[in-house]
Amino acid sequence: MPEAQPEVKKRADAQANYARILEVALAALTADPDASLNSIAKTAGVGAGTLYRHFPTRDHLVVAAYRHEVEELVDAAYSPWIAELNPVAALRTWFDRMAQYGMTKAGLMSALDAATKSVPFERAEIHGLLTAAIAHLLERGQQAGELRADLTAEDVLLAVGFLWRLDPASDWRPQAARLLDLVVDGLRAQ
Amino acid sequence: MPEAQPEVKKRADAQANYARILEVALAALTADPDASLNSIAKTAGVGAGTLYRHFPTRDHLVVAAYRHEVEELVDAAYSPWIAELNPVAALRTWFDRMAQYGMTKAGLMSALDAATKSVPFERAEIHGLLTAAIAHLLERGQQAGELRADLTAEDVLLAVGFLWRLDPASDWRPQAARLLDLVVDGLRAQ
DNA sequence: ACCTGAACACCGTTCAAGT
DNA sequence: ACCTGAACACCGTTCAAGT
Repeated sequence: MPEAQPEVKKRADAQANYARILEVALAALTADPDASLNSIAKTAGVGAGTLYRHFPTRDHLVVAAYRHEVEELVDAAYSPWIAELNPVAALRTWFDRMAQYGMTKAGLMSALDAATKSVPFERAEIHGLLTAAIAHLLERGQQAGELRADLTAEDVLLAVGFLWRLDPASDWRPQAARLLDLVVDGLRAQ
Repeated sequence: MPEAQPEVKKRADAQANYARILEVALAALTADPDASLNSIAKTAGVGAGTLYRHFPTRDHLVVAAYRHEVEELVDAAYSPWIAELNPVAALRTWFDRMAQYGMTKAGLMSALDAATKSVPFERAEIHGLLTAAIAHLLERGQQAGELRADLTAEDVLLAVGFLWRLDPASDWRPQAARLLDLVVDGLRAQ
């Protein structure tokens, strides 16, 4: 159950800028995942240097902008209404939620996409959050003997990576359902 | 069984430039999938405009540069030694080959990656080639009653998309094997 | 017909100068 | 401490001028 680390005290204007950049970045990246950092800085009314001071790389900004969404998704894996479901249904339901998030936030898809690659530093944060959530759901099913024990959370994250390669403009739901059925079925013991 | 379309007669220097750009692009993109077009033009000894005359977009160049590799992969799907295998083994063996290609050519991975997204124009070409090859292997198994009939070639392409999100620097083979087992198992009838 | 390469608008990133 | 915004090196792309 990941928790936001205690914020270091910053000067008031720095805090306000940080918040404003994040707010603008979320909107801009949702509209266009390739939005330029300069344009985000300009829209936020700060100098380019200020953006770089707070977010040394593009990844830092993307990760921070979608932290909320990712945390919501991750928290859902530990929620009581997920715990009530049997392990297989819990996993499947959580993946459905994952698809929803990915399809409504274009920029979030980039972040999740990067999360399936094993790259250093910031991207690893989302990767870690997601694999921890998957591991939690996976272990429940493995202990109950309902899910295969020879697959890791990383394996599963890769296997459902198709979720953010679907076309949001298309009728993606039936395709997502077919493929999730295939994967979740493959995760069953025996 | 896709075939290269008959080349339109071009001036000799244009043909030579075309070939040289492609040669340089293959090497450059393999080394770094984000290699700049200007740097490729410079290395090829042509002006930037010449590169754009032959390849109006980056996608055109990437697709053309890896045409050979993709065609080799696609042709393998129709090869006699694949035809000798039972349908499930044929599919699995072909996916193994796909992983090999993806892991040794960084730029090819970008092209394949784009191929799983339904984007217009040039990228659709690789998508079409790959889905045709998959459809061929799929239909053999479906007619033999060994593979599920409710999945399309597009579904399968998405399902194995993890192959080009593996980390070439890591020990990816066991992970690819685990996940391919999972998918191919899910494709089996019943 | 085709090529060159300077030019344009833009990008990410840095850093002196300000408060 | 933190911010600004001009500056730098680079990118993709265009297009007048050449052959």
